Amino acid sequence: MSTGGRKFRAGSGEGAGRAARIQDVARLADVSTATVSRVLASPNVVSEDTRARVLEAIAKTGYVPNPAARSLRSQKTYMVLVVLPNLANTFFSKILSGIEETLFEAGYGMIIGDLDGSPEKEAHFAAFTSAGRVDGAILLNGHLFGQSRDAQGEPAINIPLVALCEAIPGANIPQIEVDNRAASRRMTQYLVSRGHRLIAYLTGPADNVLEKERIRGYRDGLRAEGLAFDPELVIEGDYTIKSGIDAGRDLLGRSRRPTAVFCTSDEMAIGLMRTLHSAGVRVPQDISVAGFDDIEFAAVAEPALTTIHQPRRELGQAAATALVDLLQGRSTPERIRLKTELVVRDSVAEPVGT
Amino acid sequence: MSTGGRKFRAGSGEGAGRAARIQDVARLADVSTATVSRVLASPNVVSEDTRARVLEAIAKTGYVPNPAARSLRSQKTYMVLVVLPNLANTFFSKILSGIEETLFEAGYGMIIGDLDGSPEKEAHFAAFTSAGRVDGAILLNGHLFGQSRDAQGEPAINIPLVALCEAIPGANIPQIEVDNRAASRRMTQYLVSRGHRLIAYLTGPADNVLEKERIRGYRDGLRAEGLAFDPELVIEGDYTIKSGIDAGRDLLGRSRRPTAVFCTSDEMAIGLMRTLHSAGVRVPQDISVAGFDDIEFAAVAEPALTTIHQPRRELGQAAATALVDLLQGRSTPERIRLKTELVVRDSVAEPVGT
DNA sequence: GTGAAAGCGCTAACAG
DNA sequence: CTGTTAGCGCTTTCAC
Repeated sequence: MSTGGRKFRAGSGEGAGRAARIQDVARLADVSTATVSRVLASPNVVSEDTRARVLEAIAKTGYVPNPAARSLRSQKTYMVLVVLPNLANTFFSKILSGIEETLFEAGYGMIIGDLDGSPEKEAHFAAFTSAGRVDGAILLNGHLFGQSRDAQGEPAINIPLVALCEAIPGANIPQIEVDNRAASRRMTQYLVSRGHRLIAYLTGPADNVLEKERIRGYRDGLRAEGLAFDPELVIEGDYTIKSGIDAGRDLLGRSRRPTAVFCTSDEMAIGLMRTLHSAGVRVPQDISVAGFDDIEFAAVAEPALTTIHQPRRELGQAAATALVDLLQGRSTPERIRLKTELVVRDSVAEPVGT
Repeated sequence: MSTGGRKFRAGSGEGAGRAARIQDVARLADVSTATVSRVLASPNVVSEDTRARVLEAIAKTGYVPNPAARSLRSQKTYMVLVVLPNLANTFFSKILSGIEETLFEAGYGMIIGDLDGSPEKEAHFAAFTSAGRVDGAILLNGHLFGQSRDAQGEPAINIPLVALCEAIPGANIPQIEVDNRAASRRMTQYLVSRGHRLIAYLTGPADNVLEKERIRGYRDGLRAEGLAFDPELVIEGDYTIKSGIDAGRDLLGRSRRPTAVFCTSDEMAIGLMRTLHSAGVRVPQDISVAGFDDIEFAAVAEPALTTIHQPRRELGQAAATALVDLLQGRSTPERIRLKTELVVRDSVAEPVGT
């Protein structure tokens, strides 16, 4: 079946079988198309009663400007591209929601580009962007498109860009993030304050920029508390539940078992706890577990997860606001840091024998 | 700071300070603009060596067609709008990922419209759609835009539409969904087969179309097993973790407590289990809990959740495929039903005293 | 304060 | 197989 056969009819049921154009409005209001355009773009420059007449005609015809024509003429699309590494990751949904909300208010639409680990898709979105299909982009993926640069060493993309969550090293664009290093240090020190001395650290993907900040914070915390950094205690993960499960197995196989594990995502922490429980190891009685992000499920995990709260919606909003400022010729800070919060729940306790 | 001041340079570093247009390519290849256009749209209609010359010129200039111009002329945008009730809901992320993937392969971009309970936003996206900014739309929100209809009773939107997950009553558009009723019935009967007689049912939002199917399935299952439907055992929720928590409190306050609770979302089931545990009620020893959806966290919940698996990525893919078929003039089935799976894990057991 | 006119960059008839 | 021509619907000088 096809739904393509319907006749188009203007919104309020008047007019013939096609969308109203600026001409139709102009004719009805007895003005030129230029005036109609003005009423929409800069109402104050049109006399009051002309404006009223035009507005009435617009309502009557159900006129909606054709965006392609407008865009062709004005070289603006009122669209923003949001590039992210993995749409399926639940961590992003609230951030996206914050972005969408803010963009919407500013009159911009949001196009999503899911990289999904495919260089081909990345190239596509780079082309997409340089083809002028969007006015700006928010990058959550930690690097610039294809890093293609022209002879002058300037990126070929010449629209405003904003980096969100993952800083882009060497890129001269505004960055919105949380202080990963400080947050990570804070959690590490909290763990020590609860009596832990052997604290394992479950990382995100090795090449991840923000991960480097976090592990630095972990080392900061250790050092501040007079503890040595032990590479043996660092387990590599990738933020997913599955890598938490795997890390649990790794841990269970060890003879010298840490008393606490600091996971840099809640997903990993939850997966880890699961493996531990299945093996009869209790959290937090036998081993403490801490997370990072404070996703919705952290509070209802069993036990409720002690973690670092990231203001995800606010991060999205801040990035969108920064981009809109840029798009409208305003300036925006080079770096915006949002505050994290240590959320103490039940997954961390004193180690046995303390 | 502003990043707007960069000069634009064509991809490969050649040419002056502006993007190449079709004219530039035509001149360089010594053909007309029409031929360049043909090389891009229907290469086989152009002679081999002209094509080669044009392709070379395209590469040399770094030409990328201007989408606004193309769109204005051809009345196509190669964009699809995806409307959903709540972007922040993690249930949607994998579906979106499936949609994006399929759309991308077909050469379409994905614009996200998050309704977020706002009628104003809904109106916006309706206008957006009728303004021709997208070629088609996938609706996950269970109803048509603003249900504005013109004099003839036809919807004002005349582009292909596809309904995903939530059927749209009375709408004559293809529908992609799972068999909610059968799945719900199956779970109910499974619960009965494990010895349960008093099975509570935790619903989604009351006005939700798909919810009506599910509760029907629950009643089917009860009836098939010779059990009476008891409205007292129906608790109203809204798919969120929070409503699961609330339902738990409700249940704890009851004197006649059911031995099992069938929740129509995993989020609610997880929230519910949390409340139960906090009150010292064990799952599944004291009460069994079943979910719906099989989100990632279901498998690592404590206890691991028995639930109905929905093929979320496949749902997204199927909807996108159906829409693309429509957009390209092919036909598509009126209704596509994807199979669900009963996933037995640890949250359901025999009731005590059986 | 308003109108006329010139395109924005592309595609699709229509000729040849 | 290829070129010429005429717009798609809008915004924006430039006159008045």
